[in-house]
Amino acid sequence: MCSKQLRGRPRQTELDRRILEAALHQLSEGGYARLSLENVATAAHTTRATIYLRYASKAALVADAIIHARGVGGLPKLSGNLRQDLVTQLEHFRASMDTPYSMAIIGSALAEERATPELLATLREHIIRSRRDMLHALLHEAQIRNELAPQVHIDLAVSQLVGSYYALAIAGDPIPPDWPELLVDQVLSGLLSN
Amino acid sequence: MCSKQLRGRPRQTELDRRILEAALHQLSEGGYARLSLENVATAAHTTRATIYLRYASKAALVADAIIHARGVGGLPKLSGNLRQDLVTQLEHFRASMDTPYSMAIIGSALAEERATPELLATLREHIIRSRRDMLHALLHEAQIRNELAPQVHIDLAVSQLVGSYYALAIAGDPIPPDWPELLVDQVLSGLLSN
Amino acid sequence: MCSKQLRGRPRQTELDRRILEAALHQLSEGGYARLSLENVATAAHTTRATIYLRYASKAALVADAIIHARGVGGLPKLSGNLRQDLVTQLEHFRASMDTPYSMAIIGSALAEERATPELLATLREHIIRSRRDMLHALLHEAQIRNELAPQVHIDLAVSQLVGSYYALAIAGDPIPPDWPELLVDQVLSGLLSN
Amino acid sequence: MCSKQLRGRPRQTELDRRILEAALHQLSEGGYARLSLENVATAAHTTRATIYLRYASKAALVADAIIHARGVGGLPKLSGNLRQDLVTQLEHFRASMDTPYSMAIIGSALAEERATPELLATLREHIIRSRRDMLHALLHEAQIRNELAPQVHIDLAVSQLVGSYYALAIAGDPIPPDWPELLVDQVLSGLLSN
DNA sequence: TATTAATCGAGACGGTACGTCCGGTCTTCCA
DNA sequence: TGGAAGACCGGACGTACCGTCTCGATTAATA
Repeated sequence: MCSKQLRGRPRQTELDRRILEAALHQLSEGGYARLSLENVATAAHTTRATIYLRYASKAALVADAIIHARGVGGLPKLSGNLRQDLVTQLEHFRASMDTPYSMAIIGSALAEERATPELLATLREHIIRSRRDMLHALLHEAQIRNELAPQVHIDLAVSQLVGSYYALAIAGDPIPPDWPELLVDQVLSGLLSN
Repeated sequence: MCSKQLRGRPRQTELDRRILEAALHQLSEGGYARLSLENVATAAHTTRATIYLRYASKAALVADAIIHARGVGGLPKLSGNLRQDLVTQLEHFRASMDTPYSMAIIGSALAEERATPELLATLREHIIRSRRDMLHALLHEAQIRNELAPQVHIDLAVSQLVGSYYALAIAGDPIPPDWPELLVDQVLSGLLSN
Repeated sequence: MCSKQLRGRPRQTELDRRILEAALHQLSEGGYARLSLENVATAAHTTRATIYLRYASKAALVADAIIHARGVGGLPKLSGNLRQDLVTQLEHFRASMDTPYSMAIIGSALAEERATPELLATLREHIIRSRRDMLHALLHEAQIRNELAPQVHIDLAVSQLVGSYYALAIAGDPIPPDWPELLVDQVLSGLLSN
Repeated sequence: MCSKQLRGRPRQTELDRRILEAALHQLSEGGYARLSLENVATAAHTTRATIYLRYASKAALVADAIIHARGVGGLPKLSGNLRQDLVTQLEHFRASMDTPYSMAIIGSALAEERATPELLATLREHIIRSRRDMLHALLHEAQIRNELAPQVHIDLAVSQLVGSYYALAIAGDPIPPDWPELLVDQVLSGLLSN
């Protein structure tokens, strides 16, 4: 049991931290493509070879850096009120996306999908899906409580909510301060008059 | 006016075409990062230096290739019926996004935003905005006709429609065949029961 | 007869001059290798293509430029006195070699011998041989007049005189102001005591 | 002291050798200008980048290759007899210059003097000066022994001996098989009758 | 006078090479 | 064994030339 890594010199956990931090910083400055292991290593006061002791590839490092970045923020508390909880979730989502490199990282993952699918996979598994599942659960429970129409396609509803941010960001449109409230109202009520 | 390019040997327009085609093909195979000018040049039966006569950088080439790619498809006809026209637009949008490299290209543009903002700018100007404006116009006219509630935030509505695709694609969820119809119904009607 | 170049627009002889001048200037700045037709063309307010109307290659241009450069200086008068005439010749030789690019040009010709033998051939034919022949004639006549020992190898004697300059220049040694006199005396008298 | 190169993976000395050998071979085939790092790298079974780890530029590589080339040949033994030792030295000099690329390399160094003075400096320091100093010493000792006239300018005498080769080579004249003997006799005895 | 043949400017084009940068792997010593 | 240092291979980038080419505009002699 726990046979791994008992012999030899133990890893410096502080070095782990420095590497991830340096990677995140580089990521925020120029995205995945501009991030170079050389620069990360220099910034972390170590060498490329040492990074490769920890990560199999640039993509793996970045993936771990992303997980590390999100590990900090806890999830918001829920109230039981659908509208309120949706707004809270979207506010949280928005806060995590408004960091300078979020869209760049997601973009890198999409761009590198063929070459290094791990990046996108990691992102989905640790970041995107958890948010989606949270919203999904909120809506699912509301549907059970009959607050939502029975024919509502919940996955699609989630994509409306989250996707709105993506669409605005991709188009370069400003995202209004009260975006969560506006969006939740509009998604719930629909566009049609009456 | 049109003072440019009257002197000197004229460009071989067929070479323009070959370069752009090769670039698009490379783009579809491995995304922006994997695209190399060397390979593009070889595939276009020319040399890197000749490509640099046309484009100042890899990013500029790719940006132009993207414009070129979309130039082919015409826009769909409209019927005047809101639901029908929204579905038609989304079907068209979906068709253009389901090409193998679309999300990768958008991702590359997002990833490279700091390093080479032209790429994202070009994409927005020529691809993303035109679609957004079309949907915006559709909804705006419907609002004037009182088909939509007066308080509807049209930009946000557009982001719900288009963003749904982005969100599903980013999450890796399959996009159902009747996505346009399902989505339009749900966006127009809202999620709430009654 | 004189069938060449009667029809069509005549060449601008002033352009010939500008090209050669520009070539010589570039040659003096950085030698053959650093001389680029692009820069020569620009400096002569013309284009590479126009230069190629006159010269088949970079080497041919440079060869002509060299001939042009030497065309200016006339040959020195002779007095009939061997020692005096040798000194005069060497002074003239030295003056023509002390221009900043002379050794560089000869070096270029040697360096490029395999690739473009015309350069070295032209140099030999127009510059080097004429000087050699002049010295050869001087010594030959002196030998007939019995001023020189009958067993003297005249070609070798010429090589001692001219070669002294080359050897000093190649070694980077300073060439003394009275080099011609010192050398002629030493070559004529020999090194041995008595 | 010797603080250099104790850490890190040591250089493959055999690769050093392969690179220098490839460079010398390329040099002999086409001179400095035709030598390309790409071809050197290929011939040495390595890459340009690896060559640049060792040498800052093409010129630096070639300079080192030249030093390496001469390192092989030892210097000839001396007898104490002036005429004999001069002949021996010149035979050795001639042998080293009759390799196919010697004049081309010296020519390249002269041609590149402005652009890359290291090349000529290296050549002088390692090749040319050592020969010159050897001859200088020979003549100097002879002068002390009163074999040479006291007014003899020794540097000039060396330049007569060595320069003769340069002059013949530059003029394209054939160098007679008994050039060392002929030249030494003529330099020592002078040209004048009696 | 209209034609013809060349020059000239401008710039495209295929090549070849340069020097730099980076990713991943490796080899060596030191702790 | 971990870690620092750095060599090594492979591949791409952007730049600089070379020599050729294709245009259009110009400039004389000629038919």
